Amino acid sequence: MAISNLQIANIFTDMAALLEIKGESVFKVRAYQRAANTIENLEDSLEGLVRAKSDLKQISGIGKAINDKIYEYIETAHISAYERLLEELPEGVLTLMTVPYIGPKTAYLVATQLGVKSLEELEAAILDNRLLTIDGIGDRTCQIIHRSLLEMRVKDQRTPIGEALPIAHSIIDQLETVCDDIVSLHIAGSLRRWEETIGDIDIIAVCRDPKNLLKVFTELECVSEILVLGDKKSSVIIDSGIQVDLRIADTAALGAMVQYFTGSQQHNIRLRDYAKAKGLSVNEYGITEVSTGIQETFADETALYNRLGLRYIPPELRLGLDEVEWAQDPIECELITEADLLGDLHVHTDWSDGNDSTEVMIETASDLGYEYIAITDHSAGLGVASGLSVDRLRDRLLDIRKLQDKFSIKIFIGSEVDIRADGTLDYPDDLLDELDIVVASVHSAMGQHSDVMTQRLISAMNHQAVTIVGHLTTRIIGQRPPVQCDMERILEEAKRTGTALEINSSPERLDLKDIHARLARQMGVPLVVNTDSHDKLGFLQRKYGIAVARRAGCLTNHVVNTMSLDRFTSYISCPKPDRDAIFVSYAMARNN
DNA sequence: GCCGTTTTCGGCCCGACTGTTTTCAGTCG
Repeated sequence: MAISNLQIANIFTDMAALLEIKGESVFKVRAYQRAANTIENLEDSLEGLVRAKSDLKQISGIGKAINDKIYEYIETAHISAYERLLEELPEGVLTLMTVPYIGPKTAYLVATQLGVKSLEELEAAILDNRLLTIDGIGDRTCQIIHRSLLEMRVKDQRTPIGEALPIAHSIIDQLETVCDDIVSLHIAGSLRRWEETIGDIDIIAVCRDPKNLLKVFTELECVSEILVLGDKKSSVIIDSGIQVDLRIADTAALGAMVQYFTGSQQHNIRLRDYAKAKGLSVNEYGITEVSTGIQETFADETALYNRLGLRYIPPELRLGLDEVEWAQDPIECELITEADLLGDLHVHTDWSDGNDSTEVMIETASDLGYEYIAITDHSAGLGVASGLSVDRLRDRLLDIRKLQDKFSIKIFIGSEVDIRADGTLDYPDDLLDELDIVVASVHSAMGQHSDVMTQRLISAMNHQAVTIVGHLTTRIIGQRPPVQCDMERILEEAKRTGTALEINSSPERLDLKDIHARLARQMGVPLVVNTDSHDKLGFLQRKYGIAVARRAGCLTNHVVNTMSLDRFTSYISCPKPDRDAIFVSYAMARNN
């Protein structure tokens, strides 16, 4: 069984917690946390690196000790130091620490003094008041822990971005309605970094009457519980179970506040570390020259980063990895934006499982300023989605060709063709040849063994007619796990065959995910940002796909559907695999 | 445990809020 980077990252996260409970140096704890963060965001598989006998110490944040532990785990499936820690410390401490407001100290006391090992036992201890016997825990803390525990049962800890973003905008609208003194409101935190799931919603406010705003915030109708109400911040839980934090900032110092609360925490640690080496200290109010104690404030983030000798770092890249080094390079490079997209190559209509007519979908794409669109209804095999039979698709070709006369936007005729369990496609070759665009996707037999699934996807990519592989891992965030496959081999094969890979913008999919898209970009694999729209509102979801591309570090030239119509037409007209040369020359031209 | 424009040793981001308190530890981000 393959060992994933996430498994290893989770062990180091646990080790950090255990070391913290044990009372080890906070710096040692932080070293393990940092290593876990790095590993979680690493594109290459550690298992592959170890099998190739690579020196992991080349990776920033991994030194000799952690290098050796990774080797030990991949070679023996154990880390003895980790197992010793687990034996040394009372059973259940890690479980207890998963409850908000139970940190290492509390977890240790509860486990040792009360013998609590599970969340069920914790609840029992709360209900019969034994928790109150722990030093430092009073009525209020006990209540908050109890609520957190109940909350954990009904809800995953993190909320998909597609749910969180509309909620954040709704809260901002409500605040602007009920409070006249607001100067501006800003989304920060993981939401601004466009993480695929969100821990809590962070909002920063500039307001003429902060005290009143914080009070009004806690009194919004959607607020179900007030966690914190201070002079500078307030935290509440809203009815959907999400925590929302509101922070107050001054206009003149807004840049530092937004920077700080956008995070990530690891990014801020790296940034402050970097600043410190220059004799500067960064906090959420500004930058202080350590030698003089004089603080400068910044109205916007760009000024703050520039003061440190860095380019502006887009929030999507603030992962606590190598972005600070990246920003020292003086050459500006703009990440891709929504406005760069000139076409959408994966769109459904009411001919299959879409809700809007072909005309409406084309009109909407045209209104967005696109130069081209591909209509790609499902193939026959997908019965549940009213996939088109061979005959219906042939009718469809005639139908769409007629429509072209009514629109100036170029309409490509395509299909989202099922990749069958054996890797063959769901339409005969002669019909596929008639299509301009083929998005090949897996919709069935998702539980196949990794080797079988990898071969299945590779077979599809080797088909001359396949333009794009759609939502490659088929995951639904929080609901359906990704298929098992050898991502590196698939990316190599995509490059070799001249097959583009989709970043599916649907917020429940976001597939490819950011780290795979980043690896694809690094390997020179052509990427496409599609919405997979099933109605006209679906096009608006492109912002989520663009966010994934940005998190992957994509510039315009890494994404095929930013090509002009002429160039794109020559791209798809060119037979595979020679087509890749057109993509490469596009990438080079844009880079210059 | 990691790391080096001050360093192979001695540093390591920084602040808000709360509870149970009388000056601060714990937790969070």
